[in-house]
Amino acid sequence: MIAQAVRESGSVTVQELAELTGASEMTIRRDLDALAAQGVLERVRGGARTLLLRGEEPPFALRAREAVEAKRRIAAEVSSLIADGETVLLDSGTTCLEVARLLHQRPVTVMPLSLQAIHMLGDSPGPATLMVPGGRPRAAEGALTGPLTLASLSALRFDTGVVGCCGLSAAEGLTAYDLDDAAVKKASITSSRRIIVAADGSKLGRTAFAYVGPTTLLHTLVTDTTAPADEVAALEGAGTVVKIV
Amino acid sequence: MIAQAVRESGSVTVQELAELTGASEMTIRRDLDALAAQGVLERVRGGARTLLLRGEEPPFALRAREAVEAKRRIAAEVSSLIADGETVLLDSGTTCLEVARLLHQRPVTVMPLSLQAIHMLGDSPGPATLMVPGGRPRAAEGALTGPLTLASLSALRFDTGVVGCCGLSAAEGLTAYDLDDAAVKKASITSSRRIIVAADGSKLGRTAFAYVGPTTLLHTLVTDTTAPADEVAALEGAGTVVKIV
DNA sequence: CATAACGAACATGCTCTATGTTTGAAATCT
DNA sequence: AGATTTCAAACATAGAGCATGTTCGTTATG
Repeated sequence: MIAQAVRESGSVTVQELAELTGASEMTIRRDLDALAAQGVLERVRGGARTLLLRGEEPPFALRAREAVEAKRRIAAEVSSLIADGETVLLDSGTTCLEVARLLHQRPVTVMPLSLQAIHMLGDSPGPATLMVPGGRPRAAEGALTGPLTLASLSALRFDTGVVGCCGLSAAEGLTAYDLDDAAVKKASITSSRRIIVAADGSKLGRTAFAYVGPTTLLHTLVTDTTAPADEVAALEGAGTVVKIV
Repeated sequence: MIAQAVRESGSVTVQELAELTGASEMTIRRDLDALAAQGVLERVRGGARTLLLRGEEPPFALRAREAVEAKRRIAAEVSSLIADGETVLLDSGTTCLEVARLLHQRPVTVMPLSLQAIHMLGDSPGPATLMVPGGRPRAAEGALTGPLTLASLSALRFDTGVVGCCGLSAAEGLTAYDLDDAAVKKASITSSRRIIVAADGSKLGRTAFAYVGPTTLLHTLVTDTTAPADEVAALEGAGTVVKIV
């Protein structure tokens, strides 16, 4: 409730939240501190403020709470496109984290590009084989980037690359918010025989700062029903198979 | 208590453990299942059996419970030898995991060679900067090995390398149980300007299967008071600084 | 300087987990 | 095959731990 209130109003006071939730102000303060520590919002005296400014990328902890159902469905579809025994390269991002959860139960070899996914696949033994790429983790997201990551990618070839994105349009191609991220995605595409893009509908038709490549490099797009029809049509026209779940 | 009983007797029945601990047999069974899942012991009908056979390396989950106090002290000493701002290469193993815990609070750059240490340094943001090496994690230990690991190491140079070992003697040098591990340790030593060996006293004078290198490559050894005096003297004679904590 | 916000400390109620018991099923031994 | 032991599921219960709320002293802010 707090996260939603902050997202909608942009800024709320402790009193407002106490009234809204029926909890005491002390509890609200404690919850705000916890949410601030998770990077969901920013604490200010008397209340809290959203971290969402201008065209910036929303923080990871915030995105992880949005559209969870859609992400799950997309992840399930992506997983079903992957055959047993494949070697899979798995991008960073919340949707790909869901894919990691599913692939953990499958006899495949996975190299994830985020710390979170490494944890998921490495903590408990499962049928999946884990490969770790090198790199420098970027902030809360845990996305691995940098020369070590690029070197790890260039040394290997994968059957399938599952990539997320911040923006995807037929006209402007695949884009990311971060330059380093974009470089990793570029290398991922180069090192994978087949590319599956996992992106919920909100990413379609959007363009972010860093250019990764044209949509002609992408073999399959898995998205949800909120995807704009014109973009879907344009992508299919450009030769990408689109699966809507 | 259960882990200790199994370690000492090699094999115990559910009844014996129930008597020993005062708990019911059902509780013992549940605990045995949990310990077996953690890899501490092996479940057999009617009781449990140790996993420790012949000259094999004890399983990670078992080693993690032994000599925790000594490991902590050794880790504290190792940490004190490292200056703020250094780049540190951190080997796999339980002692080095303790070092990771301490370095997390320090403004240093750390590249750990085990999944466990990556988790420790990557989960919560701290003053330490994390670098992740590539590699394939080996079983429960989470030690990263293989060509990707070696490539990551050869691409970098560290101020200090903290290495663990399975055996260390002035006569036979530094040894490990696993060939791949030994290769990583060799590369670690090559890529680090200064080498600190963290090894409790039980490792001294022991020799394991895979040879890593002579003790002349090692600058400092941190061990505990259980280290045999003759080995310590021999190592100091060979030019290694020995710190006993 | 006054007021609001905060944080620490303590009390309380709740939830969740660990434990124990029972019972029927499964495995082992004779 | 029959007898006996071991096991696992189901349920009841006690305890620990956590979230919450209150109070009060401290700290920021206008």
